[in-house]
Amino acid sequence: MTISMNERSRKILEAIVEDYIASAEPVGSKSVSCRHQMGLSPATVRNVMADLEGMGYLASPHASAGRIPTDKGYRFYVDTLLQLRPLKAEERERIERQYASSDRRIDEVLREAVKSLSRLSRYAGIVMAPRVEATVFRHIDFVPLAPGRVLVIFVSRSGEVQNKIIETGINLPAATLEQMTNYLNRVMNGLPLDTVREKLAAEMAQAKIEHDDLQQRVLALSGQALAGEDENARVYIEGTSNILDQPEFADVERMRQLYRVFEQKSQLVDLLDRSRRAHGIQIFIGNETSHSAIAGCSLVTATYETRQGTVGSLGVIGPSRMPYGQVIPIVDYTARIVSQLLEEEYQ
Amino acid sequence: MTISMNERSRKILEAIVEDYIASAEPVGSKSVSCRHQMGLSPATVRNVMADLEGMGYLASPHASAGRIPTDKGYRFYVDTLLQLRPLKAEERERIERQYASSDRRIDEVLREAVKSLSRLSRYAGIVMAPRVEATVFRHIDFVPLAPGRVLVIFVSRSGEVQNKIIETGINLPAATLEQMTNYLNRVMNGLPLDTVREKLAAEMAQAKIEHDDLQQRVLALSGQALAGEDENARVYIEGTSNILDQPEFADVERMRQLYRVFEQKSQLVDLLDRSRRAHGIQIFIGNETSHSAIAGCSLVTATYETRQGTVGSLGVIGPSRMPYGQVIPIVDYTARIVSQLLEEEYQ
DNA sequence: TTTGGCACTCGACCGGGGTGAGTGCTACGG
DNA sequence: CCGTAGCACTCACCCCGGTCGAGTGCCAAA
Repeated sequence: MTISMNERSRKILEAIVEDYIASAEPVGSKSVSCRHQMGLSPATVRNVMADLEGMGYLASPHASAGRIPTDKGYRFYVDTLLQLRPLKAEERERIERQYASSDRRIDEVLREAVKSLSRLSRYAGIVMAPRVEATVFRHIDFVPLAPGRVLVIFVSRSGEVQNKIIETGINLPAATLEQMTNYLNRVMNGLPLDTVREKLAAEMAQAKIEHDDLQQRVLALSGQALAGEDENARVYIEGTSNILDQPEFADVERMRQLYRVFEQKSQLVDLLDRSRRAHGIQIFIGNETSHSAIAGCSLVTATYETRQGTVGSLGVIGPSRMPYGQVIPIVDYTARIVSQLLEEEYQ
Repeated sequence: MTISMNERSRKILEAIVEDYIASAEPVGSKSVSCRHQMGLSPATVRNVMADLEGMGYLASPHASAGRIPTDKGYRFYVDTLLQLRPLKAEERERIERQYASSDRRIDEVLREAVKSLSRLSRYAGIVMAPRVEATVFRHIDFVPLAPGRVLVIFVSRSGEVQNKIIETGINLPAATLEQMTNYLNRVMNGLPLDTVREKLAAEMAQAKIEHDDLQQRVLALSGQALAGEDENARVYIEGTSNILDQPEFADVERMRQLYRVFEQKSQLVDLLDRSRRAHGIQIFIGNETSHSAIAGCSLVTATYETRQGTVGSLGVIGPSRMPYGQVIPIVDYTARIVSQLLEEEYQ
């Protein structure tokens, strides 16, 4: 009994993973030895499979079924066996076409991206917008809606618009607002948001010394409007019902769990955020996510970026039994396209 | 065999509907005659039930199960038998508290509403925002992002913000943009959106005569920015996973269908739009919706309105086997609160 | 008109035998 | 020593028949 991964064991593991991905059914020794004519008898294959099971790459659902890959098995497959199936030109074109109608506003682009991801992968697409903190100040505007109530609109350089209604308590004169608008737009333009915050704080201190109450108030408004949004709101999901077609989710209880996760989003935020910090393609398999509610699922993610260096992540979530070779290029290419579209903003 | 609905038949129908709502299981003659001590033997109840089945109010899933209400049965129940269970003070309070943190921006309010609906009803909440067409012009702003690319921001009087990036082709000078901003904000303020559109068209014609190409272009921009958004994007849904707890959705195929509907939204838009046109509480039961994909489901909807007279609708979607007496007051009260919050905008 | 009685229906549940895919073990041969 | 053939064994799955029980429909009596 060789407790090691020689060439033959790898080939067999590869065959099993691929068969299982294709069929969703436990694969037995015979089908491996037949379909992948490698001149080995079922009995030999069986011995190897027993070894692979011993090493934790395979598991048997029950005694007389075939084997299915474990998370560790998928991991090994993805890391060392997998060969990518690059996109055909027509597929690339199809992805690109998807964005033709979008007006390149970042949220529009991301919405198209999530649709495209789910359509192409036939799983659920997920996209996380870059954090507001990382954006650059472009424009601010105050629109008085009613006495004591002001709408503050903030525009980032990438064209993201954020707005908030703020109760001012007192009635701020339109002249003050306008003056402050001009001032802020002149001073803050092009600064990253955290710098803007610091400057605002400084200005407020200054205004306090000068006893300029109105100015101080308007500055406070701006600060409030720039407060980060709810993280969960920055996640787009689409195509969740695709996953329902997968045989592994015939069980209602699992679906229920999964949909809870989709609705809460916080676990997805966590994963996408982890992915964001590590650049490039990232793959989470099953329990590696350490979120037990999505056991049996994998995420394939990639990061995209804008010229400002702000970074978000996007990807696909589906069953671990996923054709990684196809999904990875889809995610990768989508991330590239998104980055490209968002960079064009400034050229 | 009396082919009519006398008092007794009604009582029995009521008992059956309520038992079924409570238990999700076909109800037999015995349980009716026992639990609702109305001094009738099971046999008598059976006779009545046979009549009710003949009239189409009940159906038997199979020969030796009890009866379950048909859509027609639910309809009769809702229209003539149902008694509402009004909300307790503490429940009303709980609803109101939900909105305490919201900044009363319309989309914020609606987002809270949809959460609250789903949490209270324990089904899925749905909310449709009023159509942009019905809003009133408050403010417009042009922010040049890059040469040939302008961000147009439009604010309605109720504080709704809509924005769009538009490729202008040529580089519009900042001065022209600013001038037009001031002009439009002065002229259009307070006009309903369709009037604004007409005026824009008129102005464009005028500009054309005067060969003022730049002006004409900016006006065109404004027109584009005011174009209505995608209808489907105006629907909020939340709490869909609540529905998965219902025993009638243990069947995966039905869930799948239902989730397709939630993802597409168009059928929901249709129903909410129907509801919007008819004021007040509206109830769609099962096939009455004429969308077969949501057979077995009911919608309870109500309209809300702003002072401007713009109207949207909100409600709850769940299985037809729904405690209407509880759900209706929830939906009704939520609609009132939303209307109230949106009216306060202008006081 | 209501009620008790009774035969009937039909799904749910249970247990058993057959089937077949797949395994582990062992013995044999290069 | 490694690969292979053979064989007994396991176990999910399917089909079958029987039982059970809830609920019905109908009829005759009160």
